[in-house]
Amino acid sequence: MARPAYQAIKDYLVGQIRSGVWKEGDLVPSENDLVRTFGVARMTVNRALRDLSADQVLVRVQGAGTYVGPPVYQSTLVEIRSIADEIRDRGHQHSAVVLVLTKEPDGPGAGFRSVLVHQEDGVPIQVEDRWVNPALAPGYLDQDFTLTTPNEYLVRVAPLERVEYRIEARLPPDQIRHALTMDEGEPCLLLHRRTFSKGQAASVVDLWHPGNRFRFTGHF
Amino acid sequence: MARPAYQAIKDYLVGQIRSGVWKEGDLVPSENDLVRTFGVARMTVNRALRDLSADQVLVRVQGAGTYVGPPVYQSTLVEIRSIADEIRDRGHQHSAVVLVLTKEPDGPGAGFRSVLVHQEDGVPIQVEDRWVNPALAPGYLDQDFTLTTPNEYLVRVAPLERVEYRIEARLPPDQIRHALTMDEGEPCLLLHRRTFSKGQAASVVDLWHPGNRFRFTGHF
DNA sequence: GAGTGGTCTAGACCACAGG
DNA sequence: CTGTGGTCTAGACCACTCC
Repeated sequence: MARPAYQAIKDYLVGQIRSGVWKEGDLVPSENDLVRTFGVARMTVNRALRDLSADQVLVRVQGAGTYVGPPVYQSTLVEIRSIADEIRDRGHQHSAVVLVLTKEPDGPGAGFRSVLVHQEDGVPIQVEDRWVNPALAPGYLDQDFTLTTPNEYLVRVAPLERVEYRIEARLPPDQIRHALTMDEGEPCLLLHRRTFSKGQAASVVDLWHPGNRFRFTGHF
Repeated sequence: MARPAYQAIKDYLVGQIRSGVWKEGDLVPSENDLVRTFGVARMTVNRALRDLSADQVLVRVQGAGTYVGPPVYQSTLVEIRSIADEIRDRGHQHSAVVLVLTKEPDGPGAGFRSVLVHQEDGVPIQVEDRWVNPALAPGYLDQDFTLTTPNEYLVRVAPLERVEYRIEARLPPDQIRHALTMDEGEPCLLLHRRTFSKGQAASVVDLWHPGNRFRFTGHF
């Protein structure tokens, strides 16, 4: 089985949303519709819809139908996840612009530094200002971060041992505000995170998000 | 169907882990074991295990088995903890002012409502705007919330089953801003949280915090 | 080879929403 | 009432791991 049927159905649904055929609040085909379209059992369709509902891509109402969910940018705190993955899971296009990628001189703060802007369908959604320990990721500067996010690279080369984070609401510096194309006076949701690997600090990052189109969510 | 079978299985598994009977890395019963134990179809067991795997509570390896995952646990952020406790733990004085404590009329949103301001050494640090399900906490209105926080009362009378939360950076409404003695234009850190108990929504709360003197922190 | 999880089927009954 | 999603069954075949 190359690609499971339920995954094909998910891809189809996400594709319809990504391409703009279905918009927020639209009623999507019912389970029985999709059963006929794809020629599978209802349980298979149900799994696809339930998965996307858990991802908040769709909203299901018993007795009424399944709708396209609101385009809420979200993230989870309990897992270090690539923002690129999250955006793609929501059926949108991720892209990144590298603003800074340098080696900071010796002294306190010595190490690699990168500043990126992550975009969802071309709309800036996160500014990532990162310091990286050269001892743990010596090849950091040679990566193409428009293809692989720093996070994806780091979890690969430096297995995560411990994470500390801090969340604040802050008015952004002008530079950040402009990079996120935010109006003056709009607050940012700032996630400051330090990761440790092999007993050393691996990376310290400030993630700035526009408060009016980003939130962290979770459950337990 | 009071509680779905798959939920009962999830509760059982989570209970074994929370209570320490099973520890990280332990092999949990196979699907066929659980089928026999609970007397349900394998698909039902599969759903329970797949759900917990998606939540990173379990790790599944095809051909090998299902294991208890690493303790990806809620931190102070999502932990339902009394703000009074947190303040006292920091060695400061907690006090609360009750602004609203009423029974909302019938219709959507019917139930109890309370609005409190929590203070740390007399400085307002959190506005708590809460809706409570009367069926789960009938004695809610009779409590003295200057002595016991709503949260402390609720976890006592309605055992926590599930929590959903959302964190945003927002400019506060004027009322909230004044209650927190914040300057105009200062952002708030807003934690929106819904708790469930005995299969029902127990409480929905908006917790507003001044961005310049409050942050969520945690680690794992 | 025996046991595991991954997926799928073709039915079924139920609760709920809407006209 | 019809149509929707929510759940469940009792099988099945497959890919994989481990012995």
